[in-house]
Amino acid sequence: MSYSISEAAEKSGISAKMIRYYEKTGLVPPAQRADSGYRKYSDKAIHRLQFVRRARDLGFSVKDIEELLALWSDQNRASADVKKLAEGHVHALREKMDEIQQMVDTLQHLIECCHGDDRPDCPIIENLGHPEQTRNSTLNT
Amino acid sequence: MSYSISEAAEKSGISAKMIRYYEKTGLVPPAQRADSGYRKYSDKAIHRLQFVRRARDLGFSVKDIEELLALWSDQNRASADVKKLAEGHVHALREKMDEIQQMVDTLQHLIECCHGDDRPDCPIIENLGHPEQTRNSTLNT
DNA sequence: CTTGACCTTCCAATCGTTGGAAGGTTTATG
DNA sequence: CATAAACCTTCCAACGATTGGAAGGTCAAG
Repeated sequence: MSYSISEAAEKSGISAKMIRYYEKTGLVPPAQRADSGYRKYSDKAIHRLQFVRRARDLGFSVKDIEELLALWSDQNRASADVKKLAEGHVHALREKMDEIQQMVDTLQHLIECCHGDDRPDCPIIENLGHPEQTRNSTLNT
Repeated sequence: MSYSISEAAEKSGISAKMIRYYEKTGLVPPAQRADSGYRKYSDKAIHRLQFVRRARDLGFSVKDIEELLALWSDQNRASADVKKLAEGHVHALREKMDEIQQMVDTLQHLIECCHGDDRPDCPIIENLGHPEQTRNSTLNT
């Protein structure tokens, strides 16, 4: 059996647009073609797309996925290689999380300081203008 | 006093490239020009850039920053407006964090399951190929 | 006067994804 | 059979924020 690109899209969860893009950039090999020129996808090809999809869901970059695909099809890979790649990715994700967490902490503090009514004085805006200054001012009405 | 673009860059923490870009896209008003055609920045203009920088550090999009700048220069703004904007942003940040957290959790689990030696069997790769299946396999050596 | 450090504009690339236009194919229906 | 809808193809552009480079003008010190 073989499937059209839209069927492959549905089965893999990757849009047809992106499947073509991945093909063009070499992440997946060129699809077979029907006489009409339409792309055809085997179960194996679709499986590969599903792998890609899953890896993207886990936040791997396309570059990482290239490596993962190579490891996937390498029967003799060392699991240590995969693990190292995954650990590097987790590390990067954790760093991004920490960054965001810091932003959230700062903003949450400012939000709590802001009475949020129709008066103009606002610690949030003040902090943006003068970062050092504004620290805490929950105490006035 | 007035400053060159590289001085403004240094004082604001925004690269000269980005200052020009922000000007082109209208986030900051066109800088004054010297006879030579060089951009000149007043203290006020630099202050504005610092505001932008601070907002970007807190993860606000350029679009958000436009609004923040408008609120900043509006003496009659309601603090509620600023607060609402900030809350929306925090909400978006939290969602992004949750996404990443999920990725980290899944990956961390897989990493712990992977013995990470020179043998080929690797739960991480297996999970990418067959998401449902691989769940836990810490028990074999 | 030359050199080097600045400045200018313009155009391209990044990353992953989406959108559209212009045109060919297949399928179903009148 | 004709036609319309639903596909498919390629190509080109945009998003958002940032960086890079090329080609050329200006300024300051030596």
